[in-house]
Amino acid sequence: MAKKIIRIKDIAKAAGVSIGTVDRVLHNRGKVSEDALKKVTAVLKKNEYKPNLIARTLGSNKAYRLVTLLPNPEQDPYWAFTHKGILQAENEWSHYGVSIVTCVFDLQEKKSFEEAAKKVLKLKPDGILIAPIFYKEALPVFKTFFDKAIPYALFNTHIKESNAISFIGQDLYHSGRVAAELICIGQKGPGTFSVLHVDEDLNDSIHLLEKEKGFKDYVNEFYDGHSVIESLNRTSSTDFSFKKRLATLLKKPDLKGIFVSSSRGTATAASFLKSHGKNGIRLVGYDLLEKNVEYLNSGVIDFLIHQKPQQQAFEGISCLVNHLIFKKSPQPINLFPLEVITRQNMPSYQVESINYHPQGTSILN
Amino acid sequence: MAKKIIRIKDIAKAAGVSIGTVDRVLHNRGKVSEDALKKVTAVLKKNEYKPNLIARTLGSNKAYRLVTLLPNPEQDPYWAFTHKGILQAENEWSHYGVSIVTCVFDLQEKKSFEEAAKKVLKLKPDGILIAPIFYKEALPVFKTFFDKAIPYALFNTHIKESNAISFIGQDLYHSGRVAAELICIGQKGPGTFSVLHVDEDLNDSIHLLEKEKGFKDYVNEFYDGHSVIESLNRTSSTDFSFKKRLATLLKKPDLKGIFVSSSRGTATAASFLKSHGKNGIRLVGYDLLEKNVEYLNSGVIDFLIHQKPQQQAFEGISCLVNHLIFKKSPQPINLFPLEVITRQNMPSYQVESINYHPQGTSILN
DNA sequence: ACTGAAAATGTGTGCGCACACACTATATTT
DNA sequence: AAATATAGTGTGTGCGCACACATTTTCAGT
Repeated sequence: MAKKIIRIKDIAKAAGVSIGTVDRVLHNRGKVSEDALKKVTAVLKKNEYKPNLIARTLGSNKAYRLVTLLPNPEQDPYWAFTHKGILQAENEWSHYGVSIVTCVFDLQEKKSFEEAAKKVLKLKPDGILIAPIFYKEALPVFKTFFDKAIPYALFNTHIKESNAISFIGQDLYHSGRVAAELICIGQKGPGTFSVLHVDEDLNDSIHLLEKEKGFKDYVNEFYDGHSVIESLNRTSSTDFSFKKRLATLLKKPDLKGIFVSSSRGTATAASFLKSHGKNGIRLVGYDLLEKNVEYLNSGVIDFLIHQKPQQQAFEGISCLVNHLIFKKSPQPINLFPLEVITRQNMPSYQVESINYHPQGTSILN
Repeated sequence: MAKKIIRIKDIAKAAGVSIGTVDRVLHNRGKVSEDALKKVTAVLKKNEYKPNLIARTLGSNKAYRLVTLLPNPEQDPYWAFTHKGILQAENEWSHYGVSIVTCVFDLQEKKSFEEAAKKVLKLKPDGILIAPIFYKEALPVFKTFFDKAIPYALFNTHIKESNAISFIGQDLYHSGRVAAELICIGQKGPGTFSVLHVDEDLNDSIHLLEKEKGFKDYVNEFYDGHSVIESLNRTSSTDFSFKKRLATLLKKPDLKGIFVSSSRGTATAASFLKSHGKNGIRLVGYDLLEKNVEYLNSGVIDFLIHQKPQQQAFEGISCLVNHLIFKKSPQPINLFPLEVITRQNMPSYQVESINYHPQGTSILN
């Protein structure tokens, strides 16, 4: 027996009032006598009314304008995937009157972030998805959003004091730990390990330092043998000293593995390692970028940690949609699993991305 | 500018006919003059009409009865997860008038499968999700479903000649390959590898042999050193010869790793390995069952391959719902990624399962 | 040319909800 | 006592679609 679904009409009948009164109670629009209120709430409690979210959206026909404030997808394949997820989400939710405007900024330019933020505000959005890459610059932006009562969700970088409705991302500390674990598997004896940050201004990249911390902690806790951990940082593609320092590193006979802290740098590191000769040096990086997949296939890269940018972006938008349209309070922190990609399971992930079923149906109920 | 959505009404106006005529064209219910048909299809092509799936379900109020034919969840934690996913799916789709009846069978009893199949038929289901564990017994069952024109989706075990609308599962051959890869990481020299099948009648378990094949192929292709692969099979918990054979295996000094082909057997193997002493023997098994997680944490198990039973079950039901309610033809083969679980990334998966957002929103296109 | 069936087309209703609006009953003011 | 305000309540409409049903048109058979 399928328990039948309770509608407003049913509540009204049971409480001996009209639909309108029930409606007023449900949305507490006031103008209800104490007597009626009591009756309705009593029935409501007994029956666990769940509004039919589908019917709810039907009549309204409101247009929701969401705006994203993310790094330029043309600048970085990681953000290109993110953008793909945004488009997918737009397609998914367009039925509900959702449209998405994309505002982009330059990963290297704090100014462009601030300018993009201004643009966002001008668009008078109903909700915002923001990647607050630049901590200091992001704070005042949050404030203006907050003051204007525009809900915003955080993406990629978690800033606790942001007042955002939700954070969508990964646990970066544990991401580093996973990387370390993968590098350490089956290795022993004295070893040098390296963390590579490529093309990032570390001052603004707390998130990369989180990864590094996790990496170091794991090695120190678990590595079976004496270990040295070296952190290398390439500030830009024209940073020549980096090449030298890397060459020195690669010459170390006990170099066991290299961890690249970002998806972008992964292929760069791989190309260096390839030309130098792999020599059993384990390489772990991020994401299924085209180049990375090639290097994984050819054995230069050993593992990739999948950050699922596309799916994360989809989730980010869905979170806003749930909040705005379905009035569902999102979970404040939505952490994606740290998925390990190897040569052998990689194809199974690529199929997935083609048939990608975005997560998030459970807007309902 | 949000491009406005085209409704039936718009089509009708543009084609100079009534809504009813457009409706007949869309659902080709016939009774349309050639002239009208031409006009409507022309407009239809120009405007790329997408029905509003939400509105579509509103009026109908039909009840859909789905039935599952799966192994008893009380018998096996893997199938308990599956069952959880079914319940989740029911909750998710109940708004659309979907109810799910669960028919279970005994994993060890072919007869019970046949009996359960009869029960399923008696329920006059609108759709069926079936795990055709027993190949030979499943074939006639498929035939009766097919003859009665009841759509059914396959779960877990793929049978090409089943005429099912979809298969939801994993690529088992590659699953074995991934397991082998994980066992081989960082190992060299002459090595013995073992595949353990626990409590399965191999005659009926083509799927386990698929995994074994993948495992063997990988080792033969890639292992750096002479390799021997031994396959061990415990037919039941009272199979005493197994214990002996396993003891012999564990004594081999060059034993590098053990691959357990099912989630159920994983903890069993782990307990043996623990009492024997790990000695660097790598252990790979399946799924985040409670015991397995413990063994993974304590270092007895090195890797788990996550089959995501819960999510898969959800997908299975969603597939039927899409087919029945939303008239969307499902992809014939829906392969889940082969997710690698380690000690370090395991917590990130457990959070996921709590906040699980089932995949499948994309009923809306 | 006229009837009657069949073919083609159009109209109306309900799905569950939100929201505007109309209405009633009581209290307050003039 | 009549006019007016106001709290409380009920009714009606539309959202986009499916489907039943009403209506019109066509055309064969007389």
